[in-house]
Amino acid sequence: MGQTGAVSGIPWVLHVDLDQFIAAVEVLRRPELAGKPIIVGGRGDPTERAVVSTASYEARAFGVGSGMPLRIAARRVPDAIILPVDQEAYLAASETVMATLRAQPGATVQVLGWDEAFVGVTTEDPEAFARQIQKAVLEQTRLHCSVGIGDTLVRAKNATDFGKPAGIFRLTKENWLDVMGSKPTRELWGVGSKVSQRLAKHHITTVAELAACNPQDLVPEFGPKMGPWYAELGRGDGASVVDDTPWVARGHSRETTYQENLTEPSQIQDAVKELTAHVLEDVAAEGRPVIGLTLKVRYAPFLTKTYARKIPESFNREEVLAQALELTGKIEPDRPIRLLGLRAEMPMPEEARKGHTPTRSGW
DNA sequence: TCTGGGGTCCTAGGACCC
DNA sequence: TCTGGGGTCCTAGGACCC
Repeated sequence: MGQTGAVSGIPWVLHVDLDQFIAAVEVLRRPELAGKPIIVGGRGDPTERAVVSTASYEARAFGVGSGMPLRIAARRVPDAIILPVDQEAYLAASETVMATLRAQPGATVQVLGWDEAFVGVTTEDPEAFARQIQKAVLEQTRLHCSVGIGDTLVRAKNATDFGKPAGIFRLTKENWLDVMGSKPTRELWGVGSKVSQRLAKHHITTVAELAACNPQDLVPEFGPKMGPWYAELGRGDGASVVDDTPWVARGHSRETTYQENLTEPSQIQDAVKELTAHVLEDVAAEGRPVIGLTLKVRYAPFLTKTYARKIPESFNREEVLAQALELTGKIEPDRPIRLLGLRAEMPMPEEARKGHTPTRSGW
């Protein structure tokens, strides 16, 4: 039946998600913080322009969550421990977690972010495999994780929420509608606030209603690709193969929100030079050329514009910098700027995996 | 309340060519 | 003089995720 060796059972998708990952890593090196309301964001200074990266469960009880302005979060949680973001520490912990997953016999691992991954495995007992993963991760990193089990990537991903914290939950074609049917569409992975509102205009507010709709009916509203794709999401259908092809970045970008708005042309030139240098470091580290640039400008109080151009393929820093500075000519004069960003696009090899997040038709 | 930083993909519209 | 279609490339903007 197409099986080889000792592998038996059926293919399953597991979604492994570390519990309050960033806060948990901070507690590992400062155990006295355990059980306290921890907020990690920016440089750890709540008077600055910054947002929350992660809040511990104790801080979330005050209504604080990621994406919230740090200033507001600090106001809401009187005794909050506010810490700066330490990317190196989280990356190191992440690499240990992912290595632990890859070391599981028969596992195919597709990394989604610092703190989560899909694991594909063929087994008769996915719950036992999930428990084995939790035990191994805990032993190797002292971190707890939750595991969603599914017959598609979407169902596994959605299952994880029901397992938190430190639990396991299985979501398949059989129980998908029973469990998810009455939930708002917003809870689906890939449906945000905008799309859920547009769906509501068509009297689709729940997952069950989305699952029951005719995919073609969504084409006028969302286009030929996205319309049918949202209908598929509602059913929990889609890909079920975990793809461990190494991911290749399409580009690299850097952006900075300035604590004080930029107003002088010379400030803007200096800022773009600095951004370009940082972006080119990331690009050069891969030994790939630049083929396009996008300058992002957030004018105060809060209007974002982008200016893009293709450029002749180049490995040369001065050439790319000249192109970036030319893009600054599109910046509207006499308007204060609160953010500048620069993205460099790189050519893609043919065989590269599409998309590292499954939020679009990449899989 | 006032909104970071790093990514991905899709859509619309205009220019240009045949 | 007024006018087809189809295709590709490019830019700008939008939406989503961690």
